Parts: sequence; structure tokens; C-alpha cells
Amino acid sequence: AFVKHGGSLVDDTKPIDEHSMPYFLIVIYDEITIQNWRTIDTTLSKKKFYQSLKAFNERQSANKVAFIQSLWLSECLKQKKYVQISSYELKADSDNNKQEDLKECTKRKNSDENVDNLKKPKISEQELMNDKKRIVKYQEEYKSDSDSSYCDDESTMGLSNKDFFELQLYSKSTNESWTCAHSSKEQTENLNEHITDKLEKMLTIYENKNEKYRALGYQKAILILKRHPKQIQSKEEALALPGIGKRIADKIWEILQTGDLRKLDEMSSREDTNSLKLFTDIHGVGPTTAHLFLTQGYRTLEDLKTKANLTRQQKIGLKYYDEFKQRIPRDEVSKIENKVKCAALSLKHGLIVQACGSYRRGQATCGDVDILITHPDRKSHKGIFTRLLNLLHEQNFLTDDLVVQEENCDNQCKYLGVCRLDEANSLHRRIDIIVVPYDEYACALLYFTGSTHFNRSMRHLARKLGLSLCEKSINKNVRRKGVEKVNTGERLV
DNA sequence: AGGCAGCGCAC
DNA sequence: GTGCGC
DNA sequence: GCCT
Repeated sequence: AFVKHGGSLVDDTKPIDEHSMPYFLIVIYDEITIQNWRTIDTTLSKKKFYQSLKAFNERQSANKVAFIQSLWLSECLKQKKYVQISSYELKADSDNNKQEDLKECTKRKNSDENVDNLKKPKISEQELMNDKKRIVKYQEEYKSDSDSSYCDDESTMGLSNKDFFELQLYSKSTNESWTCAHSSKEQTENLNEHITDKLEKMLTIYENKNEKYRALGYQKAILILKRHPKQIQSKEEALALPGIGKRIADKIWEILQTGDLRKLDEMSSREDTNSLKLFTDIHGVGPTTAHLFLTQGYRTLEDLKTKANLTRQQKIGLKYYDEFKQRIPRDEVSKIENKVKCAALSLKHGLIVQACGSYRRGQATCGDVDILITHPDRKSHKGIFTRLLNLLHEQNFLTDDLVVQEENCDNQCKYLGVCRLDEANSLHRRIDIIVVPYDEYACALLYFTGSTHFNRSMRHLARKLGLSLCEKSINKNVRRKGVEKVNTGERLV
């Protein structure tokens, strides 16, 4: 499905509809299946509206294209069934004004015809094609993901169309942007790289300086900019985006004007900033420890190795410093997943072994490997954890342990460690293995697939709906007194 | 002015 | 209790 | 940092 938030089709002329009702553009392949749809900004001009309609109908000759009032959607949701669209359809010849527009559009099209097809500046059409390409590309990638356990992922990979509808509507009505309501399919290339590059540097600097929440602000802003479908041209344009306030808008303006960010140059030229970054890149070293090392006079990794007293984790982090910084190609993650899967299945039939994290989000490379394990019979996951780790150690697959976290044996078990495939030139990789009871599988899968920001957005949405979401369950009727939960409520999932 | 999640582990 | 990573 |  196409889902496009308003904004990209904004026109300076008058809105097509006074009572600010969003329209959906629907491509219908037959009477029942709605294959492609997207929301159209309410401020879309009449002209563009009918240009799009016409363009779509010409391009997709086999399919019918129509503009449908969003009211139709509400009805479908209310009645929990497909409602005939006919009475909600906006027909091109439904009134005089609109017909004129259509004629005008046709006329212009005819005169343009033999000039250059590509020259037709039909934004929506172009966007449609881009979206289509993206979807096809995504589907191919998804299919090539040849793993056996993949088919049952369809339902959990994303939300259903209906859920998207609801979230989109909700998002529209509250004028908020929910990351969790955006399909990963709609990702476009980053047109504001010149800005986000610099902001990302600011982000890591603040992270390393222990300014967690300032960094969080940068993170949100960067994500919004990357998702923005066009190049930011002015400060006002930036300021209008959710998650971008005055301070960052000012920085964007400076980058736009001068191509540089004085604050960034100043900060990154300071010697301590670089040492801080050097140290926090060690697994187990955070901002506080990095700063401590700095005050102790250490400047290089060699200093740490010889002089500093390090925790067990930090020693491992240092040992594999260069290897952990390397991204892991998808196919290697796939091999690692398979390795663990084979080991697990040799212990117990029917175990579900699934790599999550960025791998499951379809990224080309990953920072680490998250593997989630459960058993559908609701009991066989018990006792697997320790035996599996032992086996993988025996196979010399696991080389170092960072944390072995064993809650009660029937609950979640989490392992953080290091692994290496038995192949020439294989690097040591960070791996997390989590065993969960089947009841918690859904939430665990959601949580460990992320992204972090997606999870934040989901939690926030849950809270807003009177629910609470964590890696184990989703609860309702949660009463809070400040941060303290008075009532954990009842479990939904 | 206060929230931006909340947990278990190492130390 | 704090720092850290998830 | 931003948002409510």
C-alpha cells in the first residue's frame, strides 16, 4: 500500500475542500481488493487533484483509480467490512468547476503530448512510480530472504493495512508524527544529507558528553530530516517539521548559509572530544568512564591497555576494538542465525530461532546480531538456554561472554557475548541470544526488532492509549502515579 | 517545569 | 548506588 | 535537544 503523509503535495493554491477532510487516492484492481492507496494532502489544489486522477488512469489502464473521501474509510472500520465506494467517490464530472479543471488539464496535456513525456511535472505520478519501484524492490529483497521461518513473519513484520489506516488517521487527528505508523517501505533517499551529516556529528558528541536527552532531541530531528521528501531550503521550512525547534532550525540555517556549523567545528577540534569518542567506542565504556579515563590522563587505547584498570567487559571490548566497529553484512548474519538454529534444533525439535534487530528490518549491514528463541509448545524453551550456550561454546562459536542473564529458568534468558564463524577471515561479532516463553514471543519480537526509535514511538503511543508496552507484554488499565505504577493492569498480549 | 522506558547485570 | 547496554 |  502507498501511504503518504500530507506535505509532499502541498500546493499554494486553494484547497479542494473547505471542511478539511483528507482524501485517499485508491487504486482498485478489482471490486474487492484495494491494492494501492495513499493519502493526499488536504491542501492539494483542484488542478493537481484532477491532473493526478487523469495521470493515474492513463498510466494504470487496467486498473481503476479513484479519489475516495476518508469518510469511507471510517465507515469500513466502523462496520468492520468493505463498504461500497460508489457514494464516497469524487467523480471528475461531479460538478462544473471540476470539469473545467479537467478539461483544462486535458487540453494542456494534448498540447504537451509530443514534446516530452518526462517533462510533465506531475508530482504525484512521479511519486507513485517511485513508490512502486520501492515496493517492488522491497518485495524482491524480502523474498530473497530465503529463510524458512519467514512466512509467518508477514503478520508481525508490519501492521496490517487497517492498522495503518487507523494509525494514519489517529496521527492526522492529533497532528503528531508516529514513527511506528510509518512503513519501512516508504523510506526515501536522504535529500538532506548535507545537514544530517553535521547534526549526526553533534549527536555523537553530545552522547559522549553524557547529555543523553539533548542527544535524543538531535536524534529525532535527524530522523525527521532524513525522512523529509525534499531538500530543506529555509529555516521556516525546517521549523515547521515536528521535532525541529528553534535551536536546531538555527543550526540548519547556518549550514544552509555557510555550509558549515561553527559550533561543530569548534567542538570537534577540541582534543578531548576525540579521545572521548575513542574511548566510548569500547564496549562497556560509556560517557562517564570515558571522562574518568580522560581525567586520569589517558589519551590512547595503549594507555588503557597498560595502565587503566578495566572491567572484564571493557577488556573484551578493547580486545576486539577494531572488529566490533566493522559492520556485519546481511548474509553473514544469516549464516550466524543458521549456525545457532542448527545447534538449537539439535537440542530440541520445533524451536523457533529468529534473527531480529536491523537484520529483520532489512538493513544491508548490521552492527550486531540479535537472536530470539522460543518454542510454540509453551514449555520446551525451558532449560534450553544453558545447554545451547554450552554447545555453542564447545563448537568454539562463542568466544567470549559479556553477560549471562538468567532470570527464572522459565522466563526470559538473555546472553550477550561474542561469536565467530569458522571461516577464513571471519571477524569476531557481537551476538545477543534471548530465550523467551512463547507467550512473550510477540512482544519480544517487536522489541528486539526495533528500531530503538520505533520502540520509543510505540511505547509512547501505547501510553497515550492507556496501555503499557514492554518487551514481555502489553497491558491495559495501567494507572500511574507519576512514574510509579499503581496498577499493572491486565495483560492483553 | 518535567518527561523523554525501564530492566538486570557488573562493579 | 552508579554505569552500561539492551 | 524538543514537546506538552
